[in-house]
Amino acid sequence: MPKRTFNRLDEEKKERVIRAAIEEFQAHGFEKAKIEIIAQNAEVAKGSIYQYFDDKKELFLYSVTWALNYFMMVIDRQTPLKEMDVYDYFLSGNRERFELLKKEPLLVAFSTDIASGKYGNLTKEANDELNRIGEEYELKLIANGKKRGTIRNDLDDSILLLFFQGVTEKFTAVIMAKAKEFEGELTEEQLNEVESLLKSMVTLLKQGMER
Amino acid sequence: MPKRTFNRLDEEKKERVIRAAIEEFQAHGFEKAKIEIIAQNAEVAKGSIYQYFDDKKELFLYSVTWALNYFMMVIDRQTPLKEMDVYDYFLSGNRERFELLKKEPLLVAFSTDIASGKYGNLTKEANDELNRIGEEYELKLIANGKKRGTIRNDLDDSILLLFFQGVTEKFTAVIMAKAKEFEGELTEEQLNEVESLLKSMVTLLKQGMER
Amino acid sequence: MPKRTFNRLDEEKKERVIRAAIEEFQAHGFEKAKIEIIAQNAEVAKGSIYQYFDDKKELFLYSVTWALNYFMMVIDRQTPLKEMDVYDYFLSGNRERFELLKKEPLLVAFSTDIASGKYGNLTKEANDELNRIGEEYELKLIANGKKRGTIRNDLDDSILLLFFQGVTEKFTAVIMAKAKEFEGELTEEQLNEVESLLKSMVTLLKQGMER
Amino acid sequence: MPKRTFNRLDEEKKERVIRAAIEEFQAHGFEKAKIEIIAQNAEVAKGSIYQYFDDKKELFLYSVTWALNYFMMVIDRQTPLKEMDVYDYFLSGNRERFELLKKEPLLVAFSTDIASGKYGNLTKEANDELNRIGEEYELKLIANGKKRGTIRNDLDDSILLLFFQGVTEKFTAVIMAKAKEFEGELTEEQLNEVESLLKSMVTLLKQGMER
DNA sequence: CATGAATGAGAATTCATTCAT
DNA sequence: GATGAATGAATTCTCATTCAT
Repeated sequence: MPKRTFNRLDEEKKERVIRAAIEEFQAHGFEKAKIEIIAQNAEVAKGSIYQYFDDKKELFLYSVTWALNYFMMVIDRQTPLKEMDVYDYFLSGNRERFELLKKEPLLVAFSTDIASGKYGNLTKEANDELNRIGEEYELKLIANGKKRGTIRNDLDDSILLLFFQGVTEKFTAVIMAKAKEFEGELTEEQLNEVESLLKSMVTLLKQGMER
Repeated sequence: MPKRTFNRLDEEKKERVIRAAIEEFQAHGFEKAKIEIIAQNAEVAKGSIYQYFDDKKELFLYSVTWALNYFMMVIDRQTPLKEMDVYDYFLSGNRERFELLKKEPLLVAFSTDIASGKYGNLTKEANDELNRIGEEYELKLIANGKKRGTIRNDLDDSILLLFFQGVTEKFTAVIMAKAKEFEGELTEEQLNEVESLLKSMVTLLKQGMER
Repeated sequence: MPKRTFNRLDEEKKERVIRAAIEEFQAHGFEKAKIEIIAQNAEVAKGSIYQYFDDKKELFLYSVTWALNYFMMVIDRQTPLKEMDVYDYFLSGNRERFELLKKEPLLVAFSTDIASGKYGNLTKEANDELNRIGEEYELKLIANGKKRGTIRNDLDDSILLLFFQGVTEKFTAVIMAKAKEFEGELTEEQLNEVESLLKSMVTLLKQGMER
Repeated sequence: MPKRTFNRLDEEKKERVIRAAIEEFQAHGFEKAKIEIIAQNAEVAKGSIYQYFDDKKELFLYSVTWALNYFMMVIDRQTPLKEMDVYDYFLSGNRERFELLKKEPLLVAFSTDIASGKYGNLTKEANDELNRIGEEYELKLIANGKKRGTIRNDLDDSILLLFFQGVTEKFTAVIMAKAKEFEGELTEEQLNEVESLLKSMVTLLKQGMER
C-alpha cells in the first residue's frame, strides 16, 4: 500500500523512515504521533512522507506489518519440525531468538503493543491475521499431542488452546520485558534466566496438559 | 479529584456524566473522544463538564477509577475467605458475578481495555495499583497452598504466579467476551457454559500446580 | 445548512460574516478565498467560522443563497401582475430596483458571477433552480402573449424564449455594470440612461417577437 | 511564451501536452488542476512541463490561446465577405462549422468556459481581445446594414449591438451544447435542427432590427 | 451553577516548483 | 532534454478550554 515512490527508494532510506515512524508511534500512540517529528527523525522532508504514503494511517499500517514481519521471523512458528515434541519447541534456539529480541527493543515494544491491542481497531486486521496463524499452529500441536497420547483427551482442544495460550503469552511477555531491560551483550547469566523461565513454563504446561 | 461542584450533584446526574464519558472514551479512545459529545450524551452543557473536572484527562481518570471500582466489586478479590481452597474461589458465586457482567457490557469493555493497557501511560497508575492488589492476593493463595501441601514447591512463587495469571487472565477474557455477546436474560445454558469453562480452567490450574 | 450556532447569532453578526465571505469569494474565487481573511474581515475568530458552518464549501453555498435571495428580491419576477403587458414589466419600478442595485455593488457582482457560471459546479444546483424559476415565468409571459395575439405564433415557444432570454440577459448585464460604475446618489441622468436602455430593449423585443 | 524547449518538440507531443492541459483545466478549473495529472495524461514527466513552460499559469494561458485559435478558426468572423448580407452570414457553411464543433467537444467546452468568464481575470486579456475582434466585426455589419437601409436607424449602433450580441450569443450557446450532446456521425437530422435554430434566430434578428 | 459562543494553537495534508541524476 | 524525488510554504480544519451572560 505505500506509493510506488516509496518502493523505489533505496533500502536504507526506507528503513530509516519506517523506524522513525515506529519510534514515534510507539512513544506517543497513533493520534499524538506527529508526521513532522517522524520526518525529522528520518531526515526527510515532511512532504516526502506524503510522497511515500497516502496518509498517516497508511504509514502506521505499513509500519505495523513491517514490525510484525520482523517479529514473526523471530517467533518463527512455521519452521518447527513436525516431529518435534510439543514442549521441546520452546526450548530450542533460544539464544538466537533472544539475541534478536535484545537487538531490537523498539520493534519488540511496538509489536508487543500491537499484540496487546493497544492500537485498537487500527491494527485489528493485522492482529487477527497474526492470531489466526499462531492459533492454527498451536491447534496442530495439541491435536498431535493427543494423537501420540502425550496430551490428555478429556478436555476440548479449544479449552486446551486457551490454557496453552494463556501460559505461553504470559511467559513470552515476561521474556520480552527482560529483553528490553537487559543491556549490552547477552550474558550467560541472562540467557540462563530466560531458559530457566522457559523450562518452568514447559514443566507447568506439560503437567497441566499431559494425561 | 473531581471539583466540589461535581460531588454536590445528585447521584443520577453524576452517573449520567460518567457513563457518557466512559461510552465515548471506550468507543474512540482518549485522544479522539470529544468533550462535546460526552456533554451531549450526558444532557449537560459542555461548559458544565469543566465545572466538574479540571480537564479531559481528569474526567478520564475519574471514569477509570469509577469503572474499576465496579469491576473490582464484581471480581471481588477481597472477600474470599482465607480458608477457602485456592481453586474453589473461582467456582463460587458465579451466577451473581456473571449476571453483573452481562448487565454492564460497557463497563466490562472499558475495564477490559484499561486492564489490557490500551490507554497506555494514562492509566498506568490505576493499573499498577489494580495489579498490585490482585497479585498480592494471588501470591497469598499460592503461599497458602504450598504451606498446606496442595501446591508443588519445586518452583518459585513468582513462576507459579505467572502461570496462575496467564491461565486465569485468558479464561477471564473469554468469559468477559461471552458476557458481552450473550443477550437478554441469563439462561441456564449460558451459565453452564461459563461454569464449564471455569471448571476446566480449575482442573488445568490444579493439575499444573499441584504436587 | 449552517449549524444551529450560526442561526442563534444576532442578525448583525450573521450579516457581517456573510458579507465578509461574499467579499472574499467574489474577489478571489472559491479556491483562493481564505477562511482566515473572511474571519478577519468579519471580526470573528477563524475557529468561529467552523462553529457556524461545516466547511468552506458550506459557507460559500450559504453565501450564494443569501446573495441570490437579495438578488431575486430585486428582480422580483414573482410579483408582476398577470395582466401586465409582457413588455411593460421591464418599464415599471425601475428607480427602486436600480437604486437597490446601486446600493449593493458587491452583491450585484457576486450574483452576476454566480449567474454567469463562474463558480462552475459548486453553484450548479442554486443556478439551476434560479434559471428554472425565471424560465417558468418567461414561458408564461410568452404563452400569454400568444394567446392575446400580441406575439407571433409561427415560432416555437422555446425559440422565442431563447430570443427573449438572450436580449434581456444582455441588457440586464449592461445595466448591472452601470450600477457598479455609477457612484454617489442616483441622478436623474443616470436613471434616464437606464430607462432609455430598457425602452430600446423593449422596442427591439417587441418588434422581434410581435406578429 | 512557452520556452524554446517546447517549440522544438514535434507537433504531436506539443499537442498531447496542450490537450492534456486543457482537459485538466476544463475539468477542474485553474486552481484545482494538477500539473502531475496533466503530465501523466500527456505521458510526459512532471519535470518536463517545467522545461516547456515557466509555470502553471503560463501553461494555462498558452492552452487558452491554443484553444481560442481553434475556436476562431471555426467561428471565423474574419472571412465573411464584406458584401455578404448581414443575416446570410449565419446561414452559410454550417455543416463544416458544426462538424468541427462536434469533433472537438473538449475544445468547445473549454472555449465556452473561457468566453463565459469562468476563469476570471486569468483570461481577461485573451477575452477582451476576442470580444474586441468580434465587436468590431459586428459593428461593421450594423453600420453596413444601416447604410444599405436594411437596418433601422432610429436606434444607436451600440444598442443594436447589444441586441445582436444577446441574441447570437444565446443561440450560439445552445448550438454549442448540441454539439457536445450529439454523438457519432453528424446526421442530416442533427444538421437540420441546427439550421432551423439559425433560421429562427435570423428571422428574429431581422425582424427586430430591420426598418 | 449552567450555558454555549469564542478562541487559536496545532496538525494533517496538498502541490507547485526545483534540481540532481 | 527527460525524469521524478524532494521540498516546505500555505491552508483547511479540529477541539480543548475559557468566559461572559
